[in-house]
Amino acid sequence: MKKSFQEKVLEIVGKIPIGKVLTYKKVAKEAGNPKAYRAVGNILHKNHNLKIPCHRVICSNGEIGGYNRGEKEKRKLLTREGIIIK
DNA sequence: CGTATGACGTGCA
DNA sequence: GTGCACGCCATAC
Repeated sequence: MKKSFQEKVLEIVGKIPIGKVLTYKKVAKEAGNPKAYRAVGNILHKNHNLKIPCHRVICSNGEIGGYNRGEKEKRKLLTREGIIIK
């Protein structure tokens, strides 16, 4: 059974260690399609699985991007892990 | 199958 | 540095 792009993305994001952040493009590349960063954001947006540290996924320009619980919460979580966002 | 959407990225003015 | 437009892919309907 082939894992859907979503499964790959969720697995990759779920493997992100603390203190480390990946960009949507990087995750998409790891998932198999470096150009699917659009789908990555779409998947994470639809994904309501709190078990996935999706807050460790940020834009390539250093922006937070977004978060289901609010961008403020995401920035707080990242800062709490030692990752300073703009 | 075609259209619409989305937490992006890049290029250009 | 900022703002706008286009392209890109996967998913949902």
